[in-house]
Amino acid sequence: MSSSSPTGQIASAADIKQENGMESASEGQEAPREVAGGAAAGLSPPAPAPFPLEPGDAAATAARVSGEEGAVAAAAAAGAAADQVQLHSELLGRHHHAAAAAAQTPLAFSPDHVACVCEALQQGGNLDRLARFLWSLPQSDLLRGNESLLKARALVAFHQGIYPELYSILESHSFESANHPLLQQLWYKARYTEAERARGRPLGAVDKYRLRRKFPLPRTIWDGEETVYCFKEKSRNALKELYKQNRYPSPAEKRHLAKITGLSLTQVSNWFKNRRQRDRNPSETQSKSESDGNPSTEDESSKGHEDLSPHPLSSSSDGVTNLSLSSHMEPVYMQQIGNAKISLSSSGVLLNGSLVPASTSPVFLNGNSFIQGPNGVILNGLSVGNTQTVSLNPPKMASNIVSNGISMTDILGSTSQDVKEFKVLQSSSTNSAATTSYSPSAPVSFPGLIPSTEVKREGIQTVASQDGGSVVTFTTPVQINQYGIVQIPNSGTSSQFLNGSIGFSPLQLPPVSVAASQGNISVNSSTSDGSTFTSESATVQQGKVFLSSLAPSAVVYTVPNSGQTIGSVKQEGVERSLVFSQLMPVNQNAQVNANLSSESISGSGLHPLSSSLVNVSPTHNFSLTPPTILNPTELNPDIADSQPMSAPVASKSTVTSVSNTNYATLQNCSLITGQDLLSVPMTQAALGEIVPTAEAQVSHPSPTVHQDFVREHHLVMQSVANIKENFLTNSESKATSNLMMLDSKSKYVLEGMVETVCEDLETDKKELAKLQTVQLDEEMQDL
DNA sequence: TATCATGATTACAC
DNA sequence: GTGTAATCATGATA
Repeated sequence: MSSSSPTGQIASAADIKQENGMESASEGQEAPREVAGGAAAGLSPPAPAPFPLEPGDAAATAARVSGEEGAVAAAAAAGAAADQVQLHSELLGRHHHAAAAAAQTPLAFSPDHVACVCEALQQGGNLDRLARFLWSLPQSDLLRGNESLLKARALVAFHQGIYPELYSILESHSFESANHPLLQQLWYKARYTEAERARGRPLGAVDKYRLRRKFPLPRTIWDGEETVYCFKEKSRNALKELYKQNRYPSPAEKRHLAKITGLSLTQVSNWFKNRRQRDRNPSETQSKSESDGNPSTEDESSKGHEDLSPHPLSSSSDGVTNLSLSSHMEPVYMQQIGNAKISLSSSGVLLNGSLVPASTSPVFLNGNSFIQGPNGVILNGLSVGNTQTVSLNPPKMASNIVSNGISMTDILGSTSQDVKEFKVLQSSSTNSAATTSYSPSAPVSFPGLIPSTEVKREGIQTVASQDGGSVVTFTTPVQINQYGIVQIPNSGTSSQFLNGSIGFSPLQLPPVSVAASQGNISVNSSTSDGSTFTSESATVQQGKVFLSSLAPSAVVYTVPNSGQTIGSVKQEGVERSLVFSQLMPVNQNAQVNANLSSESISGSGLHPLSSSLVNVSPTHNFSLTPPTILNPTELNPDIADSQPMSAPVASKSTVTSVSNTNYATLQNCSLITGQDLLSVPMTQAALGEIVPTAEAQVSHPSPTVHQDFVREHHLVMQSVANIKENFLTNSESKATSNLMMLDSKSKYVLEGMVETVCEDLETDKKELAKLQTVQLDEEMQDL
């Protein structure tokens, strides 16, 4: 089994002894952890000790954690864990005790922070560390029910061979569909492993088949979608759909299909080849199969023992490292940092025709960048957290990324049918005033694959604010034209195309007096030149819009200041109906007004440090063609003719963060205050193929623009310097401010984030922040 | 285009 | 419930 496991970490689970008492402890959801503060539930040892507050205790903790692996390993792990836990103790323990005393000091790690760390550790495959991390967590109700945490617990349980615990976790919580592949594989592999151990021999295909029949996936981790081999049913349907129309798709069509289905181009091509072949001569195929003595088949039983993987990972022809716990039902391509390709999952997300991964992490969209992170979604600056829900009708949508409330999957999927309802529902999560919400509760479907079909969304959905929360409202019918552009009829000239395809009015936030709760953001289709993005609440006090429930996600928002209408984004081909094109445009009055500091709100002026995280691009229309995003060469001459972008006034820092790096810098959680810079890099790599728009829309730069760009860049750098300068003094008092800096590769930056948070816990908080800032600085300079 | 490779499934015997 | 052979189904490859 171990050799066939998608990940060595998981594979090693089989080698981990399942000691007595572990299973019993696994059921301990409550009591055993009270003392140990083990959010890792059953992962706590039978006799948990108090949370380690001292290095010695940390070592003991590590020894307990790794105790199953023997004294030697435990000792070794203890030494490593001691360092790890030390700072953790400083961060957590201090707050833990302080909170216990008077709750005066905020937790260093909020549940979302913990989720971030868990996600990163999971994706990094460092389950041992994840186990230690979980165990070191304090008992807190805040951490309960967190899906990332539950998933992490499940992983660790599997890793440690505590299968009852695993089953319990998987069955007790309805996981997001994005997590299903991973959890499904955990489920099956655990079953297989158990059976293998019971029988003392590897399982054959039939054995596994029987086990799957015997232990069907719980609906908590299965959306009911059948999968045959590695191709999901939806992918097959998409392929069949196109096959009906054209047995010989063009390369472009194949690419498009590959994006939609999450399959590689080779797979798509092979599928068509096989399909044509078998359609041509089905009898031959059948007779061949019947007459097939098939020695290989006969040998299969013996071969099968070699490969115990219940569901071999589809060999990725695209070179993507498949390091995830890929489900047999659904290959999940996990990308590591540095890999230029985005991870793809068949349950991924469609963005402008590109499939982007749903994975286990939500997705961030910030106007131009596709950013995926662990805690929520940033859609054109509206951060969507885990607790939020974007309700879309028809309801069957999962793992969809909703940009401005429009599911890209839905867009593509909605071919000729009218979408009666379209709304962005403001979630009223208990712990936050959510904004745009996102509900990955149903599978993605790709029924049509006719993106050029006009789709009318007739239903006008004005979603009332719930509990005073923010509302994203479309007050007019939304149409999707042949170019996949969502048009808001009455948005007038202020309509902004977000992500290149979505017509959306500027984000407009009323003065603070209107805002009633944290993070309230009112988005409507009304026109507004020089749109402002105003919010209030403590989360805004550091000059940023923080949706409290979204922690640790910082809000990346694009604030267009243009009243101009962006022309339709032409598509090069049908398959490119949705082009992830330009940033939010900023016209000649390009100063970004995003004064979100508390001072500003109170009318006392802008805080000098109120760095507004604004994604600004001095362009109106250009395609994001890597690696030249935000490169002056891509700037539109319209801008060149315009007044140069005015520099932000000194009282505020308009941070335009641009990065074309393939990795993201994740300024993690509490370690980064709300004053810190948000990196909003290009998204090209993450999006895969970005198709240039019409030539007319891609123009050459002008010196003026270039200068402006440089100037803006200068300002950015200055802002960075300010951040660095003020970080230390502000970070402590702003521990509750959560900011995550993510770029297009942010998903994989999570790993880096956690590496910062967990792996290098010996690095103290300030040093870490410095390092991160320096890194960011370097990235900026690389531009 | 033919073929291979292999997982999935069925059927039968014990 | 388990073991095994036969067959089917399908993705990949020469």
